Amino acid sequence: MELRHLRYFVAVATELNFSRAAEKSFVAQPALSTQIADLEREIGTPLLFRNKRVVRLTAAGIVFLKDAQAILAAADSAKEKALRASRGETGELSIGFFAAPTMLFLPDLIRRFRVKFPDVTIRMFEFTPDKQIVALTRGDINVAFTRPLPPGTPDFVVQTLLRERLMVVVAETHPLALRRHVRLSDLASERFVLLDRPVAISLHDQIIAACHSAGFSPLIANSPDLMATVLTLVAAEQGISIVPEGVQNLRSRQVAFIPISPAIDPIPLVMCWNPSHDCPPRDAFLQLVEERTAAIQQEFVIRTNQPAINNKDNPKHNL
Amino acid sequence: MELRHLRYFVAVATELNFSRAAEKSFVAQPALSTQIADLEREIGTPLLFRNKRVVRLTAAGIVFLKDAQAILAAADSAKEKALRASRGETGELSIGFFAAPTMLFLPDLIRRFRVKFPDVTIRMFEFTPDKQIVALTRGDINVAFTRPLPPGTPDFVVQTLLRERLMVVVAETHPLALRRHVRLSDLASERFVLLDRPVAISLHDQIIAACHSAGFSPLIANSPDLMATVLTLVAAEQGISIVPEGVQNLRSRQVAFIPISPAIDPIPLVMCWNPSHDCPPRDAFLQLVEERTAAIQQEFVIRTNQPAINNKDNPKHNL
DNA sequence: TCGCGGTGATCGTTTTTTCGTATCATCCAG
DNA sequence: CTGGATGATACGAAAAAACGATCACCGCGA
Repeated sequence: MELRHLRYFVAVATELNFSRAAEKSFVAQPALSTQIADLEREIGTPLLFRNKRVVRLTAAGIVFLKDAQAILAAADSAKEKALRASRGETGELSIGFFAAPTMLFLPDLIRRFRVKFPDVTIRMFEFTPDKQIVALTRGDINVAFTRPLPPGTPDFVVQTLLRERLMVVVAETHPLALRRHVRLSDLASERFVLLDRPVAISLHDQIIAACHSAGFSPLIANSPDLMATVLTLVAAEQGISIVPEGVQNLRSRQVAFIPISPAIDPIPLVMCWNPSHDCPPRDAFLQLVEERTAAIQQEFVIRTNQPAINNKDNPKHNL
Repeated sequence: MELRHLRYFVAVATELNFSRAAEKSFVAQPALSTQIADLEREIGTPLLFRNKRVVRLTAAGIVFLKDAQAILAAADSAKEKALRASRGETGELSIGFFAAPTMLFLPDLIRRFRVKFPDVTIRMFEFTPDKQIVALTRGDINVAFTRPLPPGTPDFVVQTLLRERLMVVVAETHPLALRRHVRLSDLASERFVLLDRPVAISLHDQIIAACHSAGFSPLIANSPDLMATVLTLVAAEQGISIVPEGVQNLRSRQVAFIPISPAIDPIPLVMCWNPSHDCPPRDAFLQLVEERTAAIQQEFVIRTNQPAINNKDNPKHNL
């Protein structure tokens, strides 16, 4: 039995006339007769009663007609569903991110994606950069917003979205708090609170390297693994820190962010995915990001240079 | 797209190996390759990712596999369902009957039918004989237990199930009540309560004809259209009646049934259906009746000659 | 009563599709 | 670097479907 048999049968069953059904099916009438006969022989019972004058459905034909129509509809729908899946219009998209810099644009990005792809189930996972690589490798997430990967990680595609300047952050009460900018060498004798290295290797290494270039090796007083903790400790006068500018969005009370002059290399925020993993919703998302990259970068610059006064709708995030 | 494509795709998708899938499908491997390629071309997207080393499903392939399997299963099920319908194992069977004689065997018949054909929905309709012909013509019922059809009714198949002797029925208080048998001519001066002619033409005409043969024309005092009413009127001494022996099952109190001697022609109980109407459950039912005819007749004779003492589970029926 | 129009089935042929064999290109493993 | 396994391709063969012509049947109307 093939779908052709069902198509022909439905045509005859709805027309109750072989010749008209043949016309409607764009075949000659004898073709229909033989195909219907073959179908009946395969099923093992007549589906149509023909009487040289009238054609009508047998009891078996009535129940088979319903099923045949349902099957044909299901076949069409299956094609359509597969195509939609291939275009990324259905399925699931799991996004890994970490909060400080992404909170400026990711919510808007997700919102736009939902509008274009309402049938994609989006899942968000907040991970520290090291955990994102693991999740990406395991396939737990399809795309990650993270820091540059340490060398030696599997061959993921890494695309830089924007670059964050590094800033000094001190307690409001600190002598440097009111400075318009500081030189890195001004910090040589300070105690540092830095994110624990394994959590964000590239950030950590870049800060250390910059300090060395400035002629000192920073005294690390504390290494928390959440950025929120870093700010808390700085506010508590346990030391100063160097953080990406996006961190200003986490909390602007009780601490002061001061540009470094001359500036040290900005640290990239990257988007990263596994190209050998097939995930059309991800590709659709990537294309959306592609289109929005300029807007994202612009928005980031504007909003980090004018830290939000009204912090109440910025949920507190770690890192 | 044909079911063949789905079958091949499911084979490849479950084996994830063209050669093995080809073996399992009893075709050569190149046939599979081309058919899958055709399918993908028709749908408009690859369903399988092939890499000279591995075959795996794309996102589209995953959703299509589910649908393909469902469609194939539905196709098999449709064939099976049609065949069952053609064998009368599913569907509906509407039976017309009238109570007096059928209550002796019809419940048992229905019970046996239900055991063999549990998926057939049985509907019972109690009609007077005249209404049964109408219902049969309209297709409201598929088979009728009724009296012989008046000449000129459409070409239904009529099969005599059994023949009922006619008996005189009188009030317990009537002078004839204790007679072992009566001659028809003994009733010449009696007032008669007979079923209204349109309700059961053949019965009525046969009684009238018998009376004429016995040399009198019965004085009809009352013509109710329910047999139960006939008995009630007889019990109320409004007249006597002549009824088929099966009527004894309706009620045996306050009236006496007396055989007629010499007997007049018994009146047939017939089973009747429209052969040009396709109804496999009916055919299955007819076959069951065929098998049970001897038993039905035997049971009828036994139970009418020994009217039930315990009447409480015999619901009161009309006619 | 006799065509005549319309029906579905059948027959022989043609066309299309599918299938099989042989072969190729590629890749991994030993 | 070669042998084995994989899926794709080429092409002729086989099978299937479709076609055109025709048949057999039926009912209707002239």
